Amino acid sequence: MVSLDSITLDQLRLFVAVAEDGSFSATGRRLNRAQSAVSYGIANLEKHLEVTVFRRSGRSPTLTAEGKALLPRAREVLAAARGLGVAANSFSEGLEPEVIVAISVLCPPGLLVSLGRAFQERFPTVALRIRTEVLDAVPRLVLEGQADLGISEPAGLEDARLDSRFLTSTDMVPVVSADHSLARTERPITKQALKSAVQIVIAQGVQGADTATAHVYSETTWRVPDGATKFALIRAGLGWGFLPLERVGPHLGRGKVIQLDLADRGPTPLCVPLSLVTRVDAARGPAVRWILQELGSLVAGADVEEKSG
Amino acid sequence: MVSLDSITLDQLRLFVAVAEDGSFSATGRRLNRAQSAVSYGIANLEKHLEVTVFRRSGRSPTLTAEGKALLPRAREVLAAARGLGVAANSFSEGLEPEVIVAISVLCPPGLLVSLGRAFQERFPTVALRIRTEVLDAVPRLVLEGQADLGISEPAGLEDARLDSRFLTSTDMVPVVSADHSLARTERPITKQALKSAVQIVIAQGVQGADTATAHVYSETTWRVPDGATKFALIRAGLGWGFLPLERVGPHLGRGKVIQLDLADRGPTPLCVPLSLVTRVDAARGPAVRWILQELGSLVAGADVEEKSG
DNA sequence: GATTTGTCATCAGAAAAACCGATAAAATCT
DNA sequence: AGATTTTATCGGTTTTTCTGATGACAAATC
Repeated sequence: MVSLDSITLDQLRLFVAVAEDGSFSATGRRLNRAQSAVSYGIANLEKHLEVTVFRRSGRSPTLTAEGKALLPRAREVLAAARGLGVAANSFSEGLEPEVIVAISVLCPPGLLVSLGRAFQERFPTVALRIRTEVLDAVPRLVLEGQADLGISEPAGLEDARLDSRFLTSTDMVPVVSADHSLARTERPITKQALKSAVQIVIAQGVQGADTATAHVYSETTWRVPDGATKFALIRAGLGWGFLPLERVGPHLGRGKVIQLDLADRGPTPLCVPLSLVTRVDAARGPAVRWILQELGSLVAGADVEEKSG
Repeated sequence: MVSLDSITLDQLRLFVAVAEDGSFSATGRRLNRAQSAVSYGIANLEKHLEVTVFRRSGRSPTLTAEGKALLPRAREVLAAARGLGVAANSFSEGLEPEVIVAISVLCPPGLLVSLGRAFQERFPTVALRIRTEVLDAVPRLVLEGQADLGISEPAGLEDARLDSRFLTSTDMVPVVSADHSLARTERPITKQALKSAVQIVIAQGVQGADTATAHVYSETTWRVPDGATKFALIRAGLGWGFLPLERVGPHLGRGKVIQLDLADRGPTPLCVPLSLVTRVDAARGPAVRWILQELGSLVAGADVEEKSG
């Protein structure tokens, strides 16, 4: 039985080096080792593998059929080891192994896509974890150190240990399905009319009670965990709710979903500012610093586009 | 800089083992090594990687964020090494690293597909090389040891060092494009009429002159390297030639390609027997033995299917 | 055909490493 | 608080690896 446990990365490196050089001595010279060391290493590899990988008849060693078949596998092992080394090296230089970003459910997904794409290219070894949260849950996670940075609604940003700066804003519009009774009532819709309707609200937390909510007008609320579910329920005519304009925009024109015209309220749609929030005292690694900078320029770029387009 | 060259497969094994056990001592016990050896190994890994992978505060070591990120990469390296070990083990037990099969161009491709599929599943580490050859080139390759076994036409099987047994047979039919002048001449077509036409013949070898040919009736022949080219030329109306019935069968009914009715010849279509040929004195590894057996049963199965269907 | 050159295997000794057992400090459990 | 378990560390031993020298062998050169 092949004793896989005794083979060494160094032996595999020797193996591919000799296969490339076609000579034990040449490899020894190249790697600054005695020829006997190379010979010894290859012999050990062959002993543990129980396979002769080089044919020694003749001046220079040539790969046997087995060696030829084993060579790409050895390269594979070394490539994996190299990957490990690259990651370890970047970590040793202070790069974070993981960045956790807490984002508000209101955050436009397009921004995340652009960010994620650029991030993956720039930091291939860093895992990016994105948590979507509601309201003040985002600053709380940042405060507790459970997230490295957040994209947050205004709620909960007052803490002195938090550093926040305006990033962008989303328009939230109240919508219902065209089948819903609210769609047939006269406009503008009063608070009274809303009270008896079912409002779909995003709320996380196990019981739903522990999460704060804002802009709740109806007495009966259904709490769903994410925006996709909320949209689905609203589209199915089970209730009304606020949704990002970016999300419902394409659907508004088609007649299936319509925008509500609320009375007793300020401007419609509701414009919610989103801020980039970090802890003032947190040690920021390169990846977090890069994200902070990149998010700024991404939004600036989008603004320019909007203005020029 | 991380000294990737000094890390060891054994250290990586230790790393994942400790990560799984959650304890240096437990890993030591499991792997029959002193606890100090495990501690030493992990310390060395961390030294070379320049990354702390375990947090030692507390009773049992826990993975750091870096360790958590590095763990799957370590597993990847070990998996690749295991793959190498499995391949080496099979080779050390006599399995061939590569099997070369020389097949006649007349060999039905369906047979190869079935064989290849089963072979890949049974011998995932064995490379299969298939060479298609004409006439007596197949037995010659087997004789010269350049192929482990062959599927050959009758030509060249007379050598005493070759062992051949009947496998199956293909029907070869003479065909031309419907646009070709031969398609418009009266049937049956005489040898005289064929003489002036262009016959498409498969012939390998650099000059074409060194390859033997059989069933050549025309004075002008075009030599092409493979069946696909031959079929393409015939379909384009550039000449006539023999093609396996299996290949042209579906095309015969559509009117684009028609079968020739040759006079002065035996039965049409021409039935060519294909034999399995090996060297009597060659050392047959497990993979070759398996192919020999499998080919027999594949053909038997096909026969049964034909008879029952 | 003899010589030269270059290559690999092997050996002894030296150097490095890995390992064990014991011990001490620290954390957890009872 | 005491018992237990766990990890880090140290000295000594064993194992592995490396070097440099030597001899055998093949290819190239004369």
